Amino acid sequence: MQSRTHTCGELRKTNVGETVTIVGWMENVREVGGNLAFVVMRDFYGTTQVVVETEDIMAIIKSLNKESTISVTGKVRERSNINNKIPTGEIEIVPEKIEVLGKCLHAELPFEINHSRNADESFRLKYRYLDLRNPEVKDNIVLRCNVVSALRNSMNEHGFLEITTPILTASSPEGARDYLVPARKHPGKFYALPQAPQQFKQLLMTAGFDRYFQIAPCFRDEDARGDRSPGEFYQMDMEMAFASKEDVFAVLEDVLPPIFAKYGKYNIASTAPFKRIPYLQAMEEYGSDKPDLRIDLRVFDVTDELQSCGFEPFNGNTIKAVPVSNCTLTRKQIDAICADIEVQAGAKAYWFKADETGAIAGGIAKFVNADEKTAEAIKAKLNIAPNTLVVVGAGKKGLAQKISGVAVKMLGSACEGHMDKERYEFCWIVDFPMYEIGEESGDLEFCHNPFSMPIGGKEILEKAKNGEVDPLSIMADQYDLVCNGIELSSGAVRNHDPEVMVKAFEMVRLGEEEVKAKFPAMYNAFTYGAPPHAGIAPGVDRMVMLLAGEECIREIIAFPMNKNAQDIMMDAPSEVEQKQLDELHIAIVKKD
RNA sequence: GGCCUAGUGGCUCAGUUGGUUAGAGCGCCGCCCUGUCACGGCGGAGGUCGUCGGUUCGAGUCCGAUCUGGGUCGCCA
Repeated sequence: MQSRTHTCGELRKTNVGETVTIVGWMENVREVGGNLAFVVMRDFYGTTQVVVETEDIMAIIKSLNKESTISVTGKVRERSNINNKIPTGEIEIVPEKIEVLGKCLHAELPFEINHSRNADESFRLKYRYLDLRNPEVKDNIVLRCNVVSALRNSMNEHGFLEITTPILTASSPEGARDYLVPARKHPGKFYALPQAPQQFKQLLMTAGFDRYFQIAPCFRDEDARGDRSPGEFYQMDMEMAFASKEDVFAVLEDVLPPIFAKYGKYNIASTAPFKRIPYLQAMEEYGSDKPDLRIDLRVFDVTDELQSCGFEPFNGNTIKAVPVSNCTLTRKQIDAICADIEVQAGAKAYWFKADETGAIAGGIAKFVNADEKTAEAIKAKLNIAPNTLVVVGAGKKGLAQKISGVAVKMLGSACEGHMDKERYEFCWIVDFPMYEIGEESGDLEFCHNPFSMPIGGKEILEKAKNGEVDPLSIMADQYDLVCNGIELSSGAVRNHDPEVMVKAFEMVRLGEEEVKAKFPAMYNAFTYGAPPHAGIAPGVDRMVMLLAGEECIREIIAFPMNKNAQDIMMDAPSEVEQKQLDELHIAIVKKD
């Protein structure tokens, strides 16, 4: 093969007269009569027009299916009709020689390359190498590379070392379902793929590495979502020794905004410091622990005002309201939104509105208007002006909050003027409760993860033990990074003190033995002098998704699995040979 | 596992209260066209309507079951 002199994206008017060689895929052929035809060639960098004017060349072109790869050598000529829509639109190549490099044996493709995003997703995944030829699809992967590269550079500049940690490791008892790998040399035993490098990075801190990071593959055997790929995903995992929450915040507030501003679909990103919202306040005001700060709607508690208005679902329940000013939604649209809220929140949403005169009408207005006092109290509480829609949720506190949180997000995007979409709004959610009462057990349990340092340390745990402090009021020094309503990351100041660790576990009726059994390496390591440390792990896939403006995580992964954790291109998972199973001491038990 | 939704030529879809030979666009094949660029024109091939069963004189359409996608809840410390 003659090597190319130029890509398909770079020839301009200034190259006219040069003899060049370009290589690429034959994207399209436009025959316009006689021996005149135009061939569009595509490579990674762009497209270039090749003009066919002779019988010989025409014969070669006509013998090929589209998407065959060819090499074209010829002279660059200025076009008589210039196409301003493409960068190479001023020129065309008059071929002297065409070499066929790789024939496409299929006259009909599974889908049209440049419209692959309209095709059925199963086809796109099965023929992902064709799907990725579509520049729109490819560009997301390029974006991902650029973002990862920018993250690495920035973290390096901030003094962080990238250290890889084991992929074959031990199963850990808490958290998500593990992926297990049978150990050939140890019959009946298994490795687990890491759900995160959590313990390793804490051990690196204990080992004396001051600032660690890693673009880390993580494996969790849990069901997929639109924004969650099954099986595997990547985190920009980081940890800092002798550091507090403030140090972690400072690094990410420095690293992320420039990357979001440079690579994002929207080029406005919040600057440091990001807004900080305590968890309980977020739940009260936004009905969510991942509020979308682009939306200006808030949640109000109207339990006192509405509980006894006579509307049966309100009886004995917490009631939350989301008022939307200047709302022009029709009754039909409101009903549709309430139906969507019900699907997502799992409970009904109700509504009423103040009409153009300010009078309460529609939906459950009958009950709100039942007596004048209730109506006036509501108007005052929610500061209701004419043309205000109020969506209401009721239930136990958590459920009412959930309904209102879903309502905020839906109404924010559905109603004019309440959401400035074209920007990235970051916030930290801080002060998560350390403990909760388990729904099934009715006993005190860890709320999130047991690695976090309780705010107040050993003293607060002792007071709780002595009954001086309500254990439910203990906060963990833990934080989430949220952007545009998407949870990007969770992190914490870690509990590096074995004594405090044991005390924290004692609160949930576990002792030193359990701590040692669950995290033997980490517990032992901490008994040899550990630095206070803190870290976080923003999800790379979700970050790229936000930057690309995509709703589906599969759009920013080169070879994604489908919803059922299958790779239909490679046919994984698949059956293996009996010999392999025998070596691994595995017997398949068939179920009926 | 629950709920919602979809499945009709290679691809994307239409198909009315059940009623003659299941349509369109794109793609493909053939012919025509000397400046196209989403080229255009004419013609053609291509469908057991996801599968199985039922109701009916008659099912793409109605009913039941099932399979396969997608979304969502559970789950994801």
